[in-house]
Amino acid sequence: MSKKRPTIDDVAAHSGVARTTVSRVINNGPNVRSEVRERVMASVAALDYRVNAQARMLAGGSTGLIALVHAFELDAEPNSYYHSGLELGAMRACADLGYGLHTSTISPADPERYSKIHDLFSRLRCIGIILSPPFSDDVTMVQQVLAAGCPLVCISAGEAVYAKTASVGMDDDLAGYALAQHILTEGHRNIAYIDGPQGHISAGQRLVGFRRCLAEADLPQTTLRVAIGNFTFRSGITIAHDFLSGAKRPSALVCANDDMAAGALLSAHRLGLNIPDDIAVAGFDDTPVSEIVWPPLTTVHQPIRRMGARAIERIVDAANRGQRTLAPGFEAIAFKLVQRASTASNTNAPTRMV
Amino acid sequence: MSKKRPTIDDVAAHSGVARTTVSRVINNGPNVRSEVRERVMASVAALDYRVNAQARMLAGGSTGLIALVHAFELDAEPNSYYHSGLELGAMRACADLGYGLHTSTISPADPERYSKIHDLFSRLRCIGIILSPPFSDDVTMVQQVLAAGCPLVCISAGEAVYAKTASVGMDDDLAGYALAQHILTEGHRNIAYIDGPQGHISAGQRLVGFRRCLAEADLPQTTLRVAIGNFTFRSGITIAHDFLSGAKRPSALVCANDDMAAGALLSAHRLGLNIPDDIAVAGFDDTPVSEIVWPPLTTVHQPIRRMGARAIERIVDAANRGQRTLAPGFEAIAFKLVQRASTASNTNAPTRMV
DNA sequence: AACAAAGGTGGAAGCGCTTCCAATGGGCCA
DNA sequence: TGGCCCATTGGAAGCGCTTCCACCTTTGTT
Repeated sequence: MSKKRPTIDDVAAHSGVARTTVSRVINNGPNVRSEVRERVMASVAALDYRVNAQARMLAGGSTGLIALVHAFELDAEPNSYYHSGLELGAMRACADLGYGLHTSTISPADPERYSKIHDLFSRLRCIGIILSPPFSDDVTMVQQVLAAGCPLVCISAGEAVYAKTASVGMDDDLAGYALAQHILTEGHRNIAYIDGPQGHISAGQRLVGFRRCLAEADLPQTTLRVAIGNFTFRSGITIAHDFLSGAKRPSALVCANDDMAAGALLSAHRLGLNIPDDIAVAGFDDTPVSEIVWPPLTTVHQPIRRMGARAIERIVDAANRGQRTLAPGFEAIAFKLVQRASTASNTNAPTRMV
Repeated sequence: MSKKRPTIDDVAAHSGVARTTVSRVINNGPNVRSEVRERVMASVAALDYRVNAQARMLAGGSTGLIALVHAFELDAEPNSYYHSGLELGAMRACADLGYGLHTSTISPADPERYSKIHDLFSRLRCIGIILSPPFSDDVTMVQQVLAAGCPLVCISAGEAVYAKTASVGMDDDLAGYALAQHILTEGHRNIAYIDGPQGHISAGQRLVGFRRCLAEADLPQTTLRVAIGNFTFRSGITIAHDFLSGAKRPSALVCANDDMAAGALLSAHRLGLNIPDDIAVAGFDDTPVSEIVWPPLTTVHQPIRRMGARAIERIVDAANRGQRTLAPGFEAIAFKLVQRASTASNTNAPTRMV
């Protein structure tokens, strides 16, 4: 049953060539007569031989492994849609390029977090690390990785980080601008905005872009009222309630992510408001909730998978050139404004839930 | 900058002992004077030495890696909540037990899927594999893995599989029973049920348990009307619409997962029905949507993380005993019925959206 | 006090693979 | 025909680590 696995020497013996030649064949090396090549391949098949990845690495020097690191708080639900999307994009790219992906999850509160990250490089010997938010904006962590000489790509990092290493993400500022443009086009002039938690870089950029658009349209800054949420459904409910039940109800409510927008939708429903006629609502990210709520949510599609894939490509690219450091800077991945019924008054879909 | 990494020999030289001794120290082996141990540790720290995982494996024989395999269809969204939960539970358990987790995603349509799975064992040399649905019910795949002599745990597998190897999951039959009991307790006697796709084992079990409860309550089989959905939000909408707008409207509608239940909620709202007074709705899984919809959904909490953790524990356990095969059988992880406003008429929360 | 049984330490042999380098044999040029 | 270049192939040296064994100290035992 579990007789020892065949090694490269077994294959060599079986096909009557030297180990070196077998190695050439399985690595598609040059200088092997096709007759010999076929003979070796036959032996490989006959013996059901598979290379030992560890041995190959030890001898060859590279693991061909890229590490993707997620943050995860014990008490909070992970943002699974975001993480999965990133992972999926990265995994596909790895498969295409012949690399392996190593995913790990580290708690931002873990006192050993820096050491764990470092181990990815020093023990696992991955050829590069990808940090997702919020680690991607943890300057200390970034510096640790960089100091170790490990190629690093940070997802959606802010300037402090992308000044040091490569970052890929969507252009949040532009996304905010695009959404504002849409809102303005729909005729809204009394707008409320639920921002993300203070210090959240992407959220900040979205609002900056949003404001810029308003400014360019010569609208007084007072047109926009801003409150601070924490990205949760629940915070969307309460903050939206305040906006919608207060004086001077806005005609449009924009939220820094879809979950809060879903909460806003709920508050609007509770108050008996028509969406989007009484109040238009929009979010960011295009997560699955945006299609599950009623009415479906206008939002900005964040190209998560593409971001994961690009991160891998950047690392592989650097590896191929033998670079140990990636060119600093932010690489923007194209986003897309997704117009749905929550803002589009001309949609023929039902606009009110009851 | 990138001077070569220190090896065990460097540490040995630095602390003036033999390589063997250093190995003993870093592996917490016996037979080292504490004075020497400390000296070596100091060298390790001074040189910032880290073991090379690959080399250790090559020499030592075990990678300490466990592979978790997800299925993923290109066109469909991954069920990210499920996968992340599993992964998280598994990762935590791995961290606790000192093992590494290797996640990979394979398309069920990939012609090389069997070979890719096999590679996890034969090339990567993982010490065990965890298969998540739907792979966990793919008998061919299971047999492949088993034939290779690789310890295997299947998540929520059906009998055909758990007769061959270990499976962990929640007891879907019992979960269905529990939910039926709740529905009955709430006084419903005219019940509709949206089942999962035909052949889906968990869904099938849920319905079996549900029916059993009804039978034990001496309710005629005609009490329950069943339709077949495909687990999507959209299928929930359409099927629920048929039930709710047809003759003899049921007073309770149970769906085989939360997404369909969310769709059902939507249909009910569109028809102007009160929830739960006109129609009670319940789902399965306790995914995030169940809290985001209105009213919040009564559902059965599936202990996904625990399942992932148990799967790891089983494999590690087997590894420790030197077993290459896990005891076949289904290990049930405790679930929990979560009562929310979508069925509980006595809840004081608002029960209608407008 | 003499001897055995631990306790501590170093030497050396691989684990399975890649890769540098030397060796072989033809084909080609002048 | 002699010399040279190149396509093929094999030999051998490690990659960094664990581990079996042999060797030398210490202890503990009658």
